Amino acid sequence: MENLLATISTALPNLNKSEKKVAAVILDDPEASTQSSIATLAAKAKVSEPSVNRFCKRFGAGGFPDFKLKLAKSLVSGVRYVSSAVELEDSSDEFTPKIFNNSIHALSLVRDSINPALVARVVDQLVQARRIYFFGLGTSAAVATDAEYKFFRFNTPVSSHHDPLMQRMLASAGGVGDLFFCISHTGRTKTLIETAQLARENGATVVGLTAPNSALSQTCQWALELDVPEDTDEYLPMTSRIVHLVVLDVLATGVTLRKGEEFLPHLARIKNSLKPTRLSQD
Amino acid sequence: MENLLATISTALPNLNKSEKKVAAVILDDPEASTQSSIATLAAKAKVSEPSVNRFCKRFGAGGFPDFKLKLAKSLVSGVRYVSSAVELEDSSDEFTPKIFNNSIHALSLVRDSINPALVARVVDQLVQARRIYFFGLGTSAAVATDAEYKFFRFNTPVSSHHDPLMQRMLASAGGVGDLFFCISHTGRTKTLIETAQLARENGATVVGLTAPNSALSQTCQWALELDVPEDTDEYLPMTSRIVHLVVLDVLATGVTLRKGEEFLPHLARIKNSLKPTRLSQD
DNA sequence: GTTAAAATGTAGTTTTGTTACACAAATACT
DNA sequence: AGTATTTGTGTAACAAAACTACATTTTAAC
Repeated sequence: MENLLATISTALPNLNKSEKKVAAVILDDPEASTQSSIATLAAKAKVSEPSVNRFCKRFGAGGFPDFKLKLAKSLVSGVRYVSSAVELEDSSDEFTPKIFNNSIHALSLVRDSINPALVARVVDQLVQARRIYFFGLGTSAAVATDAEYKFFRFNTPVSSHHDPLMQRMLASAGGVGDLFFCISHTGRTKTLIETAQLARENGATVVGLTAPNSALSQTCQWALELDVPEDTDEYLPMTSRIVHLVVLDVLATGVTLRKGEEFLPHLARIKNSLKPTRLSQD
Repeated sequence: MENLLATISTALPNLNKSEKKVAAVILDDPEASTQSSIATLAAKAKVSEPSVNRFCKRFGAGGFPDFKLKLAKSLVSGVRYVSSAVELEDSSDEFTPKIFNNSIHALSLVRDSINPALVARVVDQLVQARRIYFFGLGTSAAVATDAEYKFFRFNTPVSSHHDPLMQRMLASAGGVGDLFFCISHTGRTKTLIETAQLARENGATVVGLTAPNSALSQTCQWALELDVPEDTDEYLPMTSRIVHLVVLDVLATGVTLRKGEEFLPHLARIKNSLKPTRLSQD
């Protein structure tokens, strides 16, 4: 059950006469419905109170109060309205929250579907690695760069690369102890797949951050497979890269925790090193 | 109303004895609280029903049912648990959702606080600009790169720069028609502030994506001031950069919409250009 | 130690939601 | 076409939940 409002409007055609009336009233103003009593809602819909109650139970609620609770929740859950797709006529106060909602929605989906055990395994690999390479192309190149900026803190040599030829050469030069972290939303970028293959043949550890069941994920030894709904940003890639960055945050956090408390001063030192570059905080 | 659970735990020390008991029960298992009746909750807290009722009213609810509604809403809104701070002892299934929640939380805060009118104004500037420069340092350098990868689609010449000397030279060479987009979470990076100042003196348009009331935001002509809670990622900068990226998504979307329908084929062409680099789908 | 104020609880009232049952409509079957 | 059966809907009684007014206790102040 993802979104109650969406569920109701989908089921609309299969409903009884009085159930339809109830649905109409709720869909018309869901916010108000969460505030009203079963009596007022029944009156608005011009049906009896038990009809409203039956309606609620039909949609998986224990009763009317429980239904209101679920409805209220689904109103917040990011995707405020059935579709968060940006329309050509949208003004800035319409498209702005939509873009935010899309990212929020994507993040909550991945939060609920990612496998923490696999995260732990990948963290193991990152901790053990003698050297880490982050590879990405296009939008993922910026993600790779960001990962480098994050992982350099752990004393393991790290670099990020955006040039496929360079990537290929590094993969061919790599071996046991080297970790190649390949980032690709589609998982279908040919050169990256070939590079990953090359690295594996040389005995290096290859981790992928990519789409489920993609060619890349099958090439990698460890694949973090993410189901990111990209249909919303038809023209500009947006959500996938945000999700990738957060997954890398998760991994970096995992590594930090593995290093333990005695590692924190090291991080603090790096942070403090920036102080002289800034105006004093008053 | 930001987050009911957070509000309660903040107010905790100022509460009466019985109110404290109620608060403890609710904070202990908020999910269960939304399901229970006033009687069961009162029993759990070992107080009378009216005490629970008074508690609810104290926190701005109309009564117990209304309180439950508000509580349920605040449970969905990202920050699932009172504190989403990662603990040193956290296992991967604990810290993974926390990191996601922190980003989700930050995004929803900014979604609700950003000024869409200002977004529209900045979009205006981006559309009018003859040339756009994205400047960022450190973590924001990756954000600037990402912005370049996004804005090159609009035919306006764009570039991103991470080298402060280069930034300074570009700023001094710039003038009317040039747009300098400065990204800095703290807004206190000296060189960037100086560069922004230089660009303004030369008559260029200077936009900032930064902290409220910061030195940088005061230097810029247009400042997108974001209040991002960064206290959670004490050691690794995480949330601010995600928020910045999404704001840039918003701006890019704004520009796309301004260009209108006839611009979409252009975007589609760019997207399709990548096809040959990929394996065919399935 | 007395008094006032604040906090908490008790009991009764009102509102709200649910259940059981009866009636009506629609469908299926002879 | 008429009857039986199922499905849908409403009425009314019931049960539960929440609220209010008031009494009692506790706390703090003088």
